[in-house]
Amino acid sequence: MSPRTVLPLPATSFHILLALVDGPAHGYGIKRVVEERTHGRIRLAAGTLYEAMQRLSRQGLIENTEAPEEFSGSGRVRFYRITDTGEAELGDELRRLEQDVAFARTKVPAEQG
Amino acid sequence: MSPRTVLPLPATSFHILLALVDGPAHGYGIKRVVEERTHGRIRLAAGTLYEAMQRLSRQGLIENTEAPEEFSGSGRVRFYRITDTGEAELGDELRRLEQDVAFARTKVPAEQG
DNA sequence: TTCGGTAATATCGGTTTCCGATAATCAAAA
DNA sequence: TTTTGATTATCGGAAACCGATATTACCGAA
Repeated sequence: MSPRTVLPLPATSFHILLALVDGPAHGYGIKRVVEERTHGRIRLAAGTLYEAMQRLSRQGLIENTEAPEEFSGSGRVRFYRITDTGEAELGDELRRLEQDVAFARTKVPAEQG
Repeated sequence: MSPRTVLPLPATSFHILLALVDGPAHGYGIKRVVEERTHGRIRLAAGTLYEAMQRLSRQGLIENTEAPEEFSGSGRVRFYRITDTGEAELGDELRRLEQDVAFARTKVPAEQG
């Protein structure tokens, strides 16, 4: 099997894909979720966020889906879900990161808490 | 204590710093080491590499050091070592990556090998 | 009702980072 | 000698990131 990886996956894209594993969401929601769960560490500036999502769409890693009813009234909210390809890419990237992090930890001593 | 982190640390810089934990090295050597240990996964194109190292120097995360004798004859080889600040940054970034990877793994099932 | 804040998407200009190509220099090998 | 490998550097362009701004909509407070 040839590696299915299309591209180097930027960190921003990794976090967007990860947020979508829980189910469809819209851009602004992803921004909030990622910011919360990293305690503000990862911010996803608006420009970065929406451009990254357009990119991911173009690459077929995420795709549009219809908004749930509780959002039907409110303006032009765009919901996205992760595709099978996107899940595969996310899994691949996660495995790579795990390898790098594990190796790095053999070189860098953990600090005393 | 306020976080000492200066900047977001790009992936390339992370790998360069990591390679320097084993001791001083020159750019081309780092390129080879990283490429080997990732089995060709991370390539470090020449432009990326040397510009990243100039950046890291400017930021005080690495610094020039003299080449060992076995390199004294051979041209203009530049050796670098990681600074204390660099080690601290590397440790910080590694901790962040570990957090992200661990969280991601709770969401993404490991593939059957 | 007006005002301000939050939600939500989009785009623009500018900066940073990344990449591949090219070039220059030197040594060793063929 | 020609070639090959090692090594650093720079350049132009592409990709990614950022903050600001604009727009639209809703909601709660004044």
